Amino acid sequence: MGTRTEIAALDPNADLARADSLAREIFADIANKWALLIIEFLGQRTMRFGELRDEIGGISHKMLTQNLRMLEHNGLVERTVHPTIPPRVEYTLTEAGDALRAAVDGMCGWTQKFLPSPRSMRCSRGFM
Amino acid sequence: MGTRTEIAALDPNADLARADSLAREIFADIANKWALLIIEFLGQRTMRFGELRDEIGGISHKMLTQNLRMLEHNGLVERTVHPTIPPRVEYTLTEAGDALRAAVDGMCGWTQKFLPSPRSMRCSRGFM
DNA sequence: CGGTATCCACCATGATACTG
DNA sequence: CAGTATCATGGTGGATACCG
Repeated sequence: MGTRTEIAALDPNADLARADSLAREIFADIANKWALLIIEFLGQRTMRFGELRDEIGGISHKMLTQNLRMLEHNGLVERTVHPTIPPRVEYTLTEAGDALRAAVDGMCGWTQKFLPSPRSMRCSRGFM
Repeated sequence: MGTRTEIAALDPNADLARADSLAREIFADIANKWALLIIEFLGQRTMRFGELRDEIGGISHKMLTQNLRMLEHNGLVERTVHPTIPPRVEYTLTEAGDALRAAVDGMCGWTQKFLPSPRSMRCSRGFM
């Protein structure tokens, strides 16, 4: 990453100067459309893998799995396996995940006001 | 994107059924780390191209140009050229852009509470 | 200084197939 | 139904060079 000398200048605490590195990594993780969409949809209710896939629409099996794993790893989503046959796996937002969803809702709400299109995303209620 | 027949099936109103398509495109545009970071940093103040580049840190010349163009195209950022030598180009958030920044701030605030790291991103005040 | 164009490596993504 | 693995490929993004 490039130099950011102004930071050291602004912040007397050198430790804090580059503290954002980890935050940025996670930020980069969740700052992609699938992750945000997943969080948004899971905010409605707990869902099974297949439900989530159908609701979101257009996401591949692979991407869904991958993003869910990442979100789980970052503590935003909880995964519950019911060892039945066929298997039943449910996903739900953790407290942290739900807090993030609230923030994401802000972005969705924003689209309703400012999107230069006749219609905007509908979030939290409806399918989006 | 793949077919999304399930939506038409779920929603009785065919018009609304696919209304999200444009919104999703724009959502997909801004749901990437560079766009969000740019919006966040521009929220602090109007900046020149180079300033923005330095402040954000780690963004390539190309990505910054590309994202700024996209944001301008979507009406979130305004570009002002001062035809001096050397050229001076300033970027500032539009009203819509600032509204989005407010939403993004929510995400930043979230990191302070829930990030599983000792430190979180600092936004809107400070550098992030 | 800011913008554009070109080249290229790499990774993210989708499709497919197989397992439990 | 849910997950994993593999493969091909198209796009993303970095580096570089040159223009105004």
